[in-house]
Amino acid sequence: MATATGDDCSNHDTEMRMLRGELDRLHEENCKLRSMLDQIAKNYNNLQAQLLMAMQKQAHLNHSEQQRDEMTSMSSPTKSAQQLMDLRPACAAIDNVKEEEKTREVSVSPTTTMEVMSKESDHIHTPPLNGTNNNHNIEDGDRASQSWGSPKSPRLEPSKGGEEQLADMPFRKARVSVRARSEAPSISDGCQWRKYGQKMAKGNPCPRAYYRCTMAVGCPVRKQVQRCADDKAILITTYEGNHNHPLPPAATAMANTTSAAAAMLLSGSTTSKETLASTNPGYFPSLPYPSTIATLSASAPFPTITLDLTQNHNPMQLFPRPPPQTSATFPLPLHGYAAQMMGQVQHSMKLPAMPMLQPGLGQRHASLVESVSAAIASDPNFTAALAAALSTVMGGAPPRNGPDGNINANNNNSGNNHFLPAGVGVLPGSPQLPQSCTTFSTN
DNA sequence: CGAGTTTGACCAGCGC
DNA sequence: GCGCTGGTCAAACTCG
Repeated sequence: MATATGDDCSNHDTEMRMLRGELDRLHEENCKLRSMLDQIAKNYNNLQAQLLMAMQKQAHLNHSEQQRDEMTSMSSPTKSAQQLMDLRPACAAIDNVKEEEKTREVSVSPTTTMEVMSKESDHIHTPPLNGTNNNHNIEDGDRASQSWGSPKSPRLEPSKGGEEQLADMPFRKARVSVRARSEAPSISDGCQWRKYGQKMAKGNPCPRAYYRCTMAVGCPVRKQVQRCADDKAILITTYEGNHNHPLPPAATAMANTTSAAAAMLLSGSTTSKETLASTNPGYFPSLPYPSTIATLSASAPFPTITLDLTQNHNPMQLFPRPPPQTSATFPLPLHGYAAQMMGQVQHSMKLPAMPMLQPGLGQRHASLVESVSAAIASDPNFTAALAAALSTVMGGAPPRNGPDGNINANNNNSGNNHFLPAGVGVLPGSPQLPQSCTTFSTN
């Protein structure tokens, strides 16, 4: 009996020792991760400050230029037109473009990818901010391709193998849906699509077409195209999946925006329902037009963000039409979309309106991403979600908020963050964060 | 002939 | 359990 008790004691001792060792190891790991997080926080703060400064500077510049233009517009029509280009979002341009809009057939073809974030803590680092398409295909292991996020998506393509069979968090998948007026049956967005099915959907006389990205073998991105039942001139395109290949430049801008939107959507779906519109009233000036473009819906089984480009105040109308020689493919001025997207959300949160800063065409991509990024970054819900996600990744470690209460992260998605350049982290710990990329082009 | 489309069949989830 | 529905497959077909 006594020996048995002694054996039990020694067993307990060894067990305790092992557990303690394990605890130490975990503690050490936790410290490492914490330091990494601190570093990320620093980077994020720096980048956010830079972004804020740049935006304020730009806003100030635009404002002063606009005032100057008002004083001199009578004598300098040429310059006025030029400024119209520079100040693309200016409301003054609305009327011009509206007329054009009536006769123009806007073929909108977004390409959206939703990225599933890796849950591995190894991926919580600051990835290179090259902002290229290469970021699409870094994480092969956790790509979301579960057939439109539907809970039922048992069959995966053979080429995908097991790498995409992570359906452990079905509710975390997001779609980006785009409504746009288009007579074209199909859309061109810089990506190549192959139709693999068509079905009659309930409640809609128009069939729904299923497309798969064929730009790369095994690319999991899919899209559904369907005409609106109410207005057949409206084409509804829904995207899901993540491109595992570089995207053409034309497909990047919208990609960035909708990626951010989708990220926002997911973060919002996991956080409170606070309204953020007044969070940073000075930070984000109000929009020159109502915010009814984008809606978020977290209705089951997956959250969906809808960009409604069919509204009269379509931001496209705010901008002069691009010159014909460049109209083959161009990214939409998504400042407006992003702003509206942030402005109106059906679901749970509102983001501050975006500044309508529109530098030159060449800078459009960057600035639009910045705008979306800024909105997301300024969103406490987003940061809360980020914190929660981080804590999840850290194995339950409490989220370490920055001095301002925001969790700070800087592109922690290990290479998939092509859409969130500076300062705006993708939910690093969010196991399935959508990375979307949408491009628009005229046909 | 290869690539893309069409279309009916199949499968799985969900609600009743 | 059964029917409905959405999503996918794959053979047949079309087109350049």
